[in-house]
Amino acid sequence: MDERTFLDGYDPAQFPAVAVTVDVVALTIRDGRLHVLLVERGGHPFAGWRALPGGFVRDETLDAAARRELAEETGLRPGQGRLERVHLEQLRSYGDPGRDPRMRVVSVAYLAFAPSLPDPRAGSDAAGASWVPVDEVGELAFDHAAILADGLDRARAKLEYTPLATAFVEPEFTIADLRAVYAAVWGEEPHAGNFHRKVLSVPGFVESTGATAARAGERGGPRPRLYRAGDARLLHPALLRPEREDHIR
Amino acid sequence: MDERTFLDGYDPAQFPAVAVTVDVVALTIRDGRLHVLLVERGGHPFAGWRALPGGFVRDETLDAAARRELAEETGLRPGQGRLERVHLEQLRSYGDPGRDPRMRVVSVAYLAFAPSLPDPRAGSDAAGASWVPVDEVGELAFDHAAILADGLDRARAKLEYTPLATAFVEPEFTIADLRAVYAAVWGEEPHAGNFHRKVLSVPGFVESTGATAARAGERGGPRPRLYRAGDARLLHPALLRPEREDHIR
DNA sequence: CTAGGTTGTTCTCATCACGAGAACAACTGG
DNA sequence: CCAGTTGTTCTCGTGATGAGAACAACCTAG
Repeated sequence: MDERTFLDGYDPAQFPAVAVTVDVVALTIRDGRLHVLLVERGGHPFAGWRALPGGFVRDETLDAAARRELAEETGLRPGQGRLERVHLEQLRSYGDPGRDPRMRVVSVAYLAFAPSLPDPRAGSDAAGASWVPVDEVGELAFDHAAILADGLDRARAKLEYTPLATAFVEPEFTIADLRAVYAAVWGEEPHAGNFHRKVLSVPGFVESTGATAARAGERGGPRPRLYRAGDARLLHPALLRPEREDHIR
Repeated sequence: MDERTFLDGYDPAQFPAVAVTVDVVALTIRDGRLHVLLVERGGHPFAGWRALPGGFVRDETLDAAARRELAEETGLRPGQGRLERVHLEQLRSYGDPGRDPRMRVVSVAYLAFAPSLPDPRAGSDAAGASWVPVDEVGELAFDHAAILADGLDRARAKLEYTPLATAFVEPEFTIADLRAVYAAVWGEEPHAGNFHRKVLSVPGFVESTGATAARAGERGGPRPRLYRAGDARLLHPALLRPEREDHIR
């Protein structure tokens, strides 16, 4: 029997019924605080609970499914640049039996970094979704609290060795904007002088636009210079966060 | 309708048929070279091709499925310590439509680091599996070549900031044994003196057994001291490999 | 047994990266 | 105009790194 014959007679129903979903940990920064996109569940199970946005995978790649879910819940339309500027990467998969009481569900979780976005309530499709400060999240449906925790860990680590902090800010930004991203994600303010030196000395992290912001911040100070994201995909040497002995062992 | 009533009337068949598999990138070091465990496929599709060991997920966690597949293909029995000493972590998931010509298959890939293991051919169950040097792998079935490449990338990175090199060696090892692991995985020999200083200076990487090896290496030299794995889970500061400008951008 | 080569281990030294602190000018709102 | 804030650039001490070398312990070849 050749491969063609084999495939024609193949019966997919012989395999155990498993559903595959994507769930998205979408992070953004508003007012200097890290927020995550959450939806309120309408139906059972966990009706009324908050959950990560997600849904079943259709005839599409996993990446495409994640971006589609993100678009649906944020109200962003593809093709206008804002959705495309969101950084999206696969986080990991969760498939413990019993994590969904309905049936065996394997969820492929994604992690998204977005610049500050309008409140999703405006769009009708995205009603029920909202940006919640990560330190006010509380309990979530399914195992989504664990997924969120993993996403936050990954986000904190990614800022160390990649230039992805630029995914949280507008295309033109100041060094202080970047520093605010690190402060929000890491939960501690980096030393301003050392941070400045570091960002400018790592090759490809940022490049100067030559321009200066029209105005300084609300509370004074000189008008800061503007930068764009550089072409580096990894930071060398990395921008390590202040060490915490406890996390090492 | 309460949640109980909802669940009792729930019909899993309404969801699209997707199969979930695990595939394992199992790495070990033999004769100073990095090897990966591969199986020869018996049936269609890709009959006769080599592939990563893997199979459908049963009523078990994803981690358990990966360890089961690993046990089946290596011939190791659970409970004797050898299988339990293998480091196993989730790599990422692969789910492009069409990656398996039979049906939609989402594969959760795992990465395993094993100390040198006996050839799997001995056990009858594991016939068809073999350890292949990673630079002699050639083409693989499905998208397994891409999965293997991702696994190798992850392995190379993990040696930088975790003490997982110890998972490739026996419980008692010499600094030179560790250095051979780095040489095999990274493809370049670290500076012996600096490597020695670094391994001993990073807290929790290794701890001394106080003992000395009974014999020196085949080609002479003093009898090296023996060490055990320490209790660190991360290396601080990391043991960075020599930089490659090209990979950064 | 000896000789020559190999290897484990410990130094030295120059360079680089980092944390902490400070200086200073440009700018804000009141 | 004033007082406070902030962007940017320094300095200085410390720790980590890469390169090279020294040296003794040990192997195999002869």
